[in-house]
Amino acid sequence: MPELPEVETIVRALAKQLPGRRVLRTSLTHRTLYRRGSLAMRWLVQKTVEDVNRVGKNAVIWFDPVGVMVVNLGMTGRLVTRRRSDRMPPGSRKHLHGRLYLDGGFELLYYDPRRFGHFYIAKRCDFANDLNIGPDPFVVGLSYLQEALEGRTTSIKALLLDQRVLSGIGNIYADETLFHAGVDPRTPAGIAGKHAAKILSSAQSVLTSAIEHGGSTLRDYRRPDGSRGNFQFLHAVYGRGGEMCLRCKARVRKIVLAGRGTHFCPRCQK
DNA sequence: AGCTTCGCCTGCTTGC
DNA sequence: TGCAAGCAGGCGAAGC
Repeated sequence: MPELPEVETIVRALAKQLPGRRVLRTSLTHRTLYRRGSLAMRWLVQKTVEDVNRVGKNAVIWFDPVGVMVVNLGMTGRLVTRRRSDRMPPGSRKHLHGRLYLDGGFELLYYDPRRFGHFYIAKRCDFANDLNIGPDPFVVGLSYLQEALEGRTTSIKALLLDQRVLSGIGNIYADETLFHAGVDPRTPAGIAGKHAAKILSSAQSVLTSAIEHGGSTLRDYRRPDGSRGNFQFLHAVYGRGGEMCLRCKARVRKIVLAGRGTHFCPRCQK
């Protein structure tokens, strides 16, 4: 599922391919893919891509002169670039839900088997306050996180998943972060506050390493050229319930916490 | 306001 | 082998 490292990998690839290309035509199969308040994708026709970057788990495509398109990939969304003269990627037509036809024979395709993803298209001036998410884990200071944790009774894992607190961390990287920080995911956030420095530095190092490895491909995630990420081979706890902890050889536990499958080492994480 | 639960979706896995 | 139930989860809405 695309979290910060996967989206970062995607936008870096798109930023090399899309800027300068003009939208000729668009298509979208389900209106339900629009996030509330979105303009129709058609509004982007004749606008030119200026830049592509990431805000939290969202890929953001900026258009000249005034447009912006936010793509939230949900769990199974994929952005794929191709030349129209090339063959379509095999076997995936059924889940092709969005399409930006660009000049120069290029196009941007959106695949999403589960259709949990969302598009949000707006004028730039309307966009600024619409994305209700907190700061990026790479730019916050320790004092910000300490204040965010203070007095909170919910679990530290639930808090790390809350995009209004920090944007970009999802289930995989929450579990990996807490393993490297040595903090039990069930710890109330307020109590975990004394480990805030370790949690923040672990989040940053886990996310950095994941970006360097092109993200984690469990099932659906692919880079825009179709290649897989490699960070899944470096997961310490995520997806390893019942297996041996790589550090202490205790058995990795899997529980449900905050409604999510949660993996941790009961010996390394207190 | 803070916290939890639910519904949206489909494909894969599990159990009978 | 085939079918049904269970499970996965980001996010927004609804409920407590």
